[in-house]
Amino acid sequence: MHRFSKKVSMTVVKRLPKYYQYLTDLLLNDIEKISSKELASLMGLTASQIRQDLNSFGGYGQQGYGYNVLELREAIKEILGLDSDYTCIIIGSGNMGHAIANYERFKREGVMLIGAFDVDPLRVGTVVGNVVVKHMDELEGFVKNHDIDICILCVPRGVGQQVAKTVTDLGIKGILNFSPLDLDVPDDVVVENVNITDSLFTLTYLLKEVTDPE
Amino acid sequence: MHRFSKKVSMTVVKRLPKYYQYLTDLLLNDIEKISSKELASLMGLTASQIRQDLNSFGGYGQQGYGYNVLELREAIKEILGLDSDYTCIIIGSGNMGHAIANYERFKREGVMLIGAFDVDPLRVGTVVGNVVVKHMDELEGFVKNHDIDICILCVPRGVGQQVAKTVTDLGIKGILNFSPLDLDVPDDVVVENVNITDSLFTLTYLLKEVTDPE
DNA sequence: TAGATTGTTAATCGATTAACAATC
DNA sequence: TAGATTGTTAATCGATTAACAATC
Repeated sequence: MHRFSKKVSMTVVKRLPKYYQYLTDLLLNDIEKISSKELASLMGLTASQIRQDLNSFGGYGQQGYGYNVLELREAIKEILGLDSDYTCIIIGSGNMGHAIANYERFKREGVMLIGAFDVDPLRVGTVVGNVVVKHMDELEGFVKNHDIDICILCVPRGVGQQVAKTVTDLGIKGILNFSPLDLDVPDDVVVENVNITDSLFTLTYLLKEVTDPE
Repeated sequence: MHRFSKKVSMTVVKRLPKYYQYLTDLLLNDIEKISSKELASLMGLTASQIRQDLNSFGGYGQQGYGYNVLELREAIKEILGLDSDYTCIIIGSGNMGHAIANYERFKREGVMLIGAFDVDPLRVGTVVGNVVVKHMDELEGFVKNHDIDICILCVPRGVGQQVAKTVTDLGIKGILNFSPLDLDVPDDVVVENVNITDSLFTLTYLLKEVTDPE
């Protein structure tokens, strides 16, 4: 059982949240143990893949038995960094900002919304999630006083890069980016893109594939 | 120059919307031609990768010159199926439903929102995008009368699978799924998932990587 | 024509699958 | 113990990179 992982590939990382979700569901259904084979059929992966994936982090299973759901879930929770709490702010309090602010799951996993910002005077002062929207002018002061881990970016495409520069200059290291553009950020900043336009276009492509006679 | 493509891998398909986006931007900046090398540095890919990708669809380039931006963009637009129009409905008119309904880009690319549905009586009758929210009871009749291409699913996790079954039973072949669960659908239905929770957890993982001393 | 850059083949790299010894 | 299932190595498959002849 090796403790320390060689560099884990992005392919594996992207599957971790799925493992976490499925294990959480199993736990809620009082399932105590699961084999790589069972989990594979549940998740649409192969048993080999699962054993390879999990073993890149450590030996969480037991020969002849399988994996203990509770233990494995805890391990993946920790790997995902969900044993810590995070502070976050939302920039852009339009519908997308509101949608995200109301995701109960974020808070439940320790990601706390503590601020929201917008340039639109009509939105400043309104409530999003459980915070009052402040004007962007107050961003700098706020970030300097609060040690923010994550910025959830929900601004229009046209201003996305500029806002990203502002927040990274202020020292924020993580961006969950809903603005439909690729951000240029320093090396020590991580960005996770949620590009809805790209998803729609992937769908229209696939739709052609299943619909057309070809 | 071969016209008909062997099966294109999902890896390539997922890059197509990005090509489309970058080419659209280039066109707006009046750039007429681009080489694989230039496009690669713009998009963060390699020139080889780009030439391989584009060649799986056909020979769009010209030796010694590069690619004509307008022509290549048109080609990819067509490959993505964006030369056709699509009708779509939104199910679930919460904040996420509203956010999507207001994406101007969808309409601009020919994806027309023609209906929205919700179970909440307080939401029925309100306006989302440019349509009035109907009760879910009216879904069946509506879909039977309108030939819907795409369902944008913005309902809570708990009812996602059930609603997915309803719409696929009604013959809808494409689902853009914002509900944070994996849907089980027939083989001739395509689903594109936008799983915001998964994205957040990927971000917390990456955040640990850049922040920790290790 | 000479220079540039594609299309395409071959080489490399990485991810998935298969197989099985280790072991609970 | 015998059966089951992991951890891990080896084989296969697929995607990326490199290289270069074709050609604009």
